[in-house]
Amino acid sequence: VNVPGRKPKTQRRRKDGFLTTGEMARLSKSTLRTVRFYEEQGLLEPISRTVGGHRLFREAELAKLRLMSDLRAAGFGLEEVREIVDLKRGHSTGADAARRAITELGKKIAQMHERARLLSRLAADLEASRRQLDACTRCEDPRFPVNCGQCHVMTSAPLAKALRVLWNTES
Amino acid sequence: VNVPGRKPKTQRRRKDGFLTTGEMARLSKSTLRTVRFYEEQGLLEPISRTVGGHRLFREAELAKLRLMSDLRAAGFGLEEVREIVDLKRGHSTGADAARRAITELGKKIAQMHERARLLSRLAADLEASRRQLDACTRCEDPRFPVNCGQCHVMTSAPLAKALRVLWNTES
DNA sequence: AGCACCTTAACGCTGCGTCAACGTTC
DNA sequence: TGAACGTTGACGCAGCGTTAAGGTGC
Repeated sequence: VNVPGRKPKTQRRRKDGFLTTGEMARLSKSTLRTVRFYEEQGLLEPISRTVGGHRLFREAELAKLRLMSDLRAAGFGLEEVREIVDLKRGHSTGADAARRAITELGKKIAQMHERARLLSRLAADLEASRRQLDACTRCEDPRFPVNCGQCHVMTSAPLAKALRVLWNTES
Repeated sequence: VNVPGRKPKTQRRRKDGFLTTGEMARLSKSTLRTVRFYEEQGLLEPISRTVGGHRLFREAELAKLRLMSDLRAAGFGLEEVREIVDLKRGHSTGADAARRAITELGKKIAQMHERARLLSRLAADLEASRRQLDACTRCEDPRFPVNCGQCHVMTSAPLAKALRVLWNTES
């Protein structure tokens, strides 16, 4: 029996080794809703159900869910995720499948690099903005915020692009 | 008069220097719908309208829209975007505003670095998967796809995590 | 005059979040 | 037995995409 008021330190695993919906959610940092939704969409499949109707998943499905969550977080839509996890399907030979998968993965990887470049460029610009804002922590001009555009901080040469938007305005 | 069948090489700019909705969209790589939606949400504001009702924006609004588009592409929701572009507002002194902006920007930048790390880890794993799949382009095993899990390619030590999901399955 | 461009209004879609009401597990 | 956990609907929401029907700019 569970002792109330005392949480189990180790997650109790089922004796059959299968995972419940909640375990899938926790171990993949997603949610019950997402697991069920992905099943609805045919992206996950429980190996069976308990007599009471609870879903039971194999470990392989957890790995799949983790990959899919990462792909979603990386900015791919569910259809693209589906294409990726289905890459092996629909080919008669392994060599064919591998060749197709290699080219498709190449495209996705390229998209990720593009996104990473955008991200780091933006991050760099925001960091520059942040640094340049340091001068403003000593601002004593009572005409704030309307006159920031005339202030020497905002007019001295290479102003970060974001800062122009964030600070160099009348309002 | 415009000569039909011949597109203008240089974008015609209005004599007053203002930008139409379409120009805003094109120059920010977004869409008409997005510009209008952002106006509805109070994120953009046309300086005026033509007598016929067409919106006219200043260049500063274009810069703002570009920043907002980048922030959206970087994974921030519209509310977070709004917080960022409104950082200057609601403070009585410039020094106050700058200090708050510095700490808030710090948080956003940290989130971006986190996302970038996730992205590059996933990209690296997909690249490893892609490389390891090269061996499979020479696969001649007729038991594909059901027996990939027993193949030496999939059992030889450090298999990329994604590849385990993509290939190491029965179906 | 004619064509590219713009307008509002309205509905559609994705990817879940969030109840409610109720059943299961151990 | 009771606390934790799971089930199926059903509706809600963000952030636009996408027509439709029509007016504007030059």
